[in-house]
Amino acid sequence: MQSTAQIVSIRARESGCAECAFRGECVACGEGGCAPARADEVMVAPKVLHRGDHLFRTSDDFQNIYMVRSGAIKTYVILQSGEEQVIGFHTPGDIVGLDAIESGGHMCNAMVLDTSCICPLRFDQLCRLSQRVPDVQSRLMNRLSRKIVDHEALLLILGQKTAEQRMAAFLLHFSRRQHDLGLSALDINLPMSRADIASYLALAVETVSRVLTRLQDGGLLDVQRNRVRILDLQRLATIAEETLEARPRPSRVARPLH
Amino acid sequence: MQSTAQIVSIRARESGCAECAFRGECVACGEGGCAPARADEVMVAPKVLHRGDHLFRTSDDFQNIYMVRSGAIKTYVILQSGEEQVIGFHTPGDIVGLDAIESGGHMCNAMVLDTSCICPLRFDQLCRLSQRVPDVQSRLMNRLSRKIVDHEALLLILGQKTAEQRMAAFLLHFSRRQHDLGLSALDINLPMSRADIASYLALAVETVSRVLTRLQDGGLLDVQRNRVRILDLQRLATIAEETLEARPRPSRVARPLH
DNA sequence: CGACCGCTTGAGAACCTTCAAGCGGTGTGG
DNA sequence: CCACACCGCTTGAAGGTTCTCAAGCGGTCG
Repeated sequence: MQSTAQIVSIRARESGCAECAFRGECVACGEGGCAPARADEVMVAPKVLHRGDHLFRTSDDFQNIYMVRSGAIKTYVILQSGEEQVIGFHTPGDIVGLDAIESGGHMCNAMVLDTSCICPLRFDQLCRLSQRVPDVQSRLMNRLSRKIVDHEALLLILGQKTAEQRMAAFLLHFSRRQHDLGLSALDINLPMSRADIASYLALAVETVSRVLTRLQDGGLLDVQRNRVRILDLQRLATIAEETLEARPRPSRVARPLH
Repeated sequence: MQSTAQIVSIRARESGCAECAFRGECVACGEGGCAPARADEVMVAPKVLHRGDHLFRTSDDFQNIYMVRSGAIKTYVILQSGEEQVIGFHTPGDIVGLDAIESGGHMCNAMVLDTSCICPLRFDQLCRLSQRVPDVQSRLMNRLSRKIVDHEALLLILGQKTAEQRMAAFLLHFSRRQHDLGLSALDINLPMSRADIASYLALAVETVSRVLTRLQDGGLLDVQRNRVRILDLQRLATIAEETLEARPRPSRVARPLH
């Protein structure tokens, strides 16, 4: 017993769960910290990956889901034309790879944008564990559900008509994300290229660039390479939220049909 | 024992699991059919709802997820401007309400487009059941994961640049869906309005109308109100898949960064 | 039968894209 | 160590697709 507990705690220490900022949110860990027995089953040693590295590629076998502890990941697919289409950006606290559960193979590529620390979690073990520990099960479900909600929020962003609105919504999303991590909500570092943003928002690179300049000229932002300072959060939010239909016009409100 | 089994089987019969076309896919049922004990815990009597009815509304308490057995549902949110933004369409075999798991409240409204038979499934019971029955757990996970994949596919559609491509992809999606249900892949009934489609695809109503006319003039479709016959599936697929960048041009293929 | 609603069609305007060129930084080879 | 090339980003001009506004058509419901 004693020796087992010791071995296990070494594993937990290796993985650095004790210092992990997302302990409370981790699907494998409980609120009170990571129970060693859990870590032992589910955890693989955390990886440090660098800009340009791939976490996984399309049709790679699905074994792990990946918790981002630091850095940034982008997921993307290659279209028939050979062009790259960015699906999402993943920052600390996010889990990558949830779209592989059903098919058993990854549906996209995951590339590291910025030196990242990634915790692989064995999905089959996670499932087994969640049979015994209701808390783990609900965390897992919650994660999956959150992903769905996030996607729906993104659909709303893409539903925004103008490029300015999409960009504003995108920046605000990052701002809130940073804030939630305890970082500045106004000083954003964008780890992805303009081309990545363009693909993600379904815009041309040139448009992204122009919109950023326009927002800067308007005194809303201070853009310097990938460093964006939000100068007028209020106005940015107004842009993001206002739809073109805000004018007096027969509003297309949802009504019961007949 | 005997009497319990009998009561239970009555419940299962009430819910009509025996004749349900989606028995094999139902999160509550196993491959061999719906185990009565399961149905008893999880199932609520199936509802029949009509055009214009709401299954749930934003911020309604989350208790059930809903399996669509027949008919069609749309989910949408109301934007600040009062305008309606359609999030998704749900046809037989789909599950609605998965986005409420994490927050405990529904994130959108669900309106019936066409007389529908809906199976409410008690989510808390489903979780409890999935603790005991691994098969149920994996079905549930798979469903959540599939939803994520579906959303990503939709993001790709919206990433498609032209209105024609989006429309083609939308129609093909419906076509495949119908085919999977054992119905005709070429004779599609669209239960939603043009405005719904427009909102969903981030286009103007007029554009949706024009694109449909254009596709009809091109001999790809035969459009009659909400009834669409696909005359040239091959060409429709070509339109949907080809990206604008298909021409010889320095391809923006994903490459390792440096 | 009339009004309303959903859909279609037309014309003009607006926004975004495309094509083209130039700038600045980084990395590499001479 | 410097120069050059490459890459990402920006900026400009022209063109195109889609949006907006407006009007008309057809079906449905009261």
